[in-house]
Amino acid sequence: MPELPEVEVTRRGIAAPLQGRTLHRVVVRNAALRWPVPDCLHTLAGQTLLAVDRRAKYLLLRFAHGTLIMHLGMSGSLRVLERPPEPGKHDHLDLCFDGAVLRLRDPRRFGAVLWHDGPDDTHPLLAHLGPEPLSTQFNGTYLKAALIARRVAIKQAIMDATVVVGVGNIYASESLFRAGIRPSQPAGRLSAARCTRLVTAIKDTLQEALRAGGSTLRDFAQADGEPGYFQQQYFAYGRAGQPCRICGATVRVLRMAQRSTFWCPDCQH
DNA sequence: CCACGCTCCTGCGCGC
DNA sequence: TGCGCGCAGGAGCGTG
Repeated sequence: MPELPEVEVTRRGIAAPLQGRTLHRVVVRNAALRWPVPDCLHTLAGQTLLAVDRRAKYLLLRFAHGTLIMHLGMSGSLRVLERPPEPGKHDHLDLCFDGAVLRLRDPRRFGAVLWHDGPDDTHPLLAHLGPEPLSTQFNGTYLKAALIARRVAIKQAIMDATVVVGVGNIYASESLFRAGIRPSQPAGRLSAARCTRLVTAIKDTLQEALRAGGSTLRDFAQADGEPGYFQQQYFAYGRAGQPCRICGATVRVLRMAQRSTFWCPDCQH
């Protein structure tokens, strides 16, 4: 499931081979993604891909007349194919550039492909996003202020994209483990020191995943390669009933806001 | 403003 | 071996 590191790895993987190339055709095989893929994408024919940016988990493909916004949802992946094989059942969209096809595969269709022709902050999906987790704007002082008066659990708060973007369910559990903070702690009660600790943990967790993902980047150029996902040694996520890697206590799981949450009762308070 | 629960969808793992 | 069920999850959106 693409979280922010995977999306950033994807961004780099598609930017390198496609930037500067001209799009000559858009093929939509299934427009029924999270929102209908708009018909106006066909007007992209003839335009050059100027850059590929990222905001939160949205990929932003820049063209002269606007931005193609893509979200990979739960199961989306993008591949650059120089010799594209016959599309599979879940290959919903091709952006055909000269010399390579950018193909979107998304079995669960939680993803999105949209078009926007104004500044980023005028798009409803992008307008109210919090800071990027790896930016200097995301720091302990900011987080402390953002959490004041929030009575939800800290885990839910850091997964709220108006607080900080890019922290999904896996890295929420991992970051809280590293920070030694129990996921159920009320967000507004975290001390400034613990906010700073949590910010550091989030940055470390995401950066480590990013580094690990970067090593498989070259796979994007291969017709039969796996997308650039990576394995990570999780401390907490998915380890319910197993011994904590640090202290040996049994890792627990609980449901918070319909999401599995993993934590160590001895390491996290 | 804040919090919560619902929703979309398919693949997978499990029990029988 | 096969079938059917329940779960997993990002994040927008409607409701209270």
